[in-house]
Amino acid sequence: MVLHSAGMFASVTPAGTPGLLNIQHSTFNIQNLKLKPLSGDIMPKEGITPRDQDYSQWYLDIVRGADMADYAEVVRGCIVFKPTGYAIWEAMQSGLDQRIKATGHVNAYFPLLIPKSFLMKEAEHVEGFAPEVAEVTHAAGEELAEPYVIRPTSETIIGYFYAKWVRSWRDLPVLINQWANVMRWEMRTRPFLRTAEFLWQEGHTVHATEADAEQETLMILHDVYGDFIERDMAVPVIKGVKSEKEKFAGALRSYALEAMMQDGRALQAGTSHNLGQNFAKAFDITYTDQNNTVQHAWTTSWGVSTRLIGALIMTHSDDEGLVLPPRLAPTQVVVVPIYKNDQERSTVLETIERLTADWSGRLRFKIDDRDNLTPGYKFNEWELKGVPVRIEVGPKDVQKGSVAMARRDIPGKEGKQFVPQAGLTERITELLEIIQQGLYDRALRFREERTFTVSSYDELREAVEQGFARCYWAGSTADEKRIQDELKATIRVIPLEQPDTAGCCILTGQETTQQVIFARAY
RNA sequence: CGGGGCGUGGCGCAGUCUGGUAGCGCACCGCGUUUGGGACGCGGGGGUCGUGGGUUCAAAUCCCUCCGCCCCGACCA
Repeated sequence: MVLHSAGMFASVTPAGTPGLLNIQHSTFNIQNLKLKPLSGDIMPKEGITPRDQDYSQWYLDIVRGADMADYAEVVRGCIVFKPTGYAIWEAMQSGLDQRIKATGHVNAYFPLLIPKSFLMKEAEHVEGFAPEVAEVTHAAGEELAEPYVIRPTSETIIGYFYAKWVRSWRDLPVLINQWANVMRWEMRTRPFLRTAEFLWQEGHTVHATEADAEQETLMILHDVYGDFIERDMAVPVIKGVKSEKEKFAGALRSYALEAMMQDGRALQAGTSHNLGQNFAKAFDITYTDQNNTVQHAWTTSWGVSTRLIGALIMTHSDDEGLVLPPRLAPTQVVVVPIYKNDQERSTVLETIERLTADWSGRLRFKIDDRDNLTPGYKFNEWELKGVPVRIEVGPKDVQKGSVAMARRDIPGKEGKQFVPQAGLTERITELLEIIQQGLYDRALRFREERTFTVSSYDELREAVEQGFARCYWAGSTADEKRIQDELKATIRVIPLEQPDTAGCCILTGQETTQQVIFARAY
């Protein structure tokens, strides 16, 4: 798929011709086909492949259609974050940064380049990351004595400095976060979900005891990530522990938040790792305790990335385009004026001026007064871009003291109503809250409908075709690998919430109290 | 790394089989009419056909080389 401008018909499905799909590479000429309205007022979006036809293509169409990103083309596997996409990341950064600081952390910044030897110091870590690092071998025309790697993550270089900075128990804990870019030379990339270079935050902390490190890891999981993703992104998550097979390379234990996408696959939305003393030992991060004994410290690391943008798209959006939750939407309300002549134009714009007078600081809004486009065109464009609420003001509204108010989460006539101009600001504010909550509820309902408790291998096989499978598990890493080979599903998470009763492992039949979630993952 | 596809104005494509004046739609520019769910008319501008080599009177088209990008799979946030 090549990104193309929004006006194109390339992979569109003409209404009522389901047989002629995926025309992108076919010679069938659809350029002269006029799209017909489906029912009443909603048209199939040009250039958006319906979800049930090709979910993966739909995702790429949304990214392009909403103008969030462009392929970097000249740099393999990278994307350009266009202003619309970057604005969403900025909103995410703001929500996360607030929470990170509210829980006692501070921001700092470490180098992009890491001496290659650093990566080699922690055995599991090397094995995990070596295959996907990019190296810098030359600079200023000279070959370097020791190559650098472009950070795939910063545990090693930060560990080096922490070893220098930490001397006493009084220096602990160290609670630092970094906003940065990292690079992992992945085989297969997709905009936001997996790109060779991505943006993220990575927290790196040092503690005196195992209990302190564990508490930090869990606090990030709940109070920072869980709170942000569920409240601001309106994406419900299952929190839990990663299996041995899925944990971070070099961690003692990894916690994760898993979300379900609209095709039933799991997406890891964030991770929080208790690194034990592994990195402290590899980098010699030690402190002298109250009894004058030198101890290895305990460290943690945790991160979320621009992948969250992918999660946001795949949780809420529909065949009409992007759907953004109001709290993260860079533009929450768009106002579209409607008029036939200059005289109407000026009265309509005056009305809009008056209506929006008290919006600054309360609502993030845009007035779309472009003169060369029809209202219908604008409606479609803002729908595609996911703006939560649209206000239309025309000559009739000026007369009647009304406006048309349309909500993005319910596309078409059904979500549009005429409301009085009086009290509009409060009404919109209220509606934004309703939409925010509605998106969360809808996503949660979807996940629950697609989560199956299974007790046999056959049921497991069927369940992972649809969504999440919850089952008892006492198998080994090898067993998990076998299931991955056979069903393409892995243990996404061992939920924190576990049943009181025991049951039989789905594979070995052994009795256990541990339940896990199996799913296919992004 | 395996499988597939594609490189031709900004975007999407046709033209390649069968060599002979580079074309279409959208976008863009100008003027006019339009504007409550993707407007229309008229007039314009814009392309060393991915790279390098070869064959030929003549190459987007035939032959060889290289490069890049996208999609699907195994690996991964």
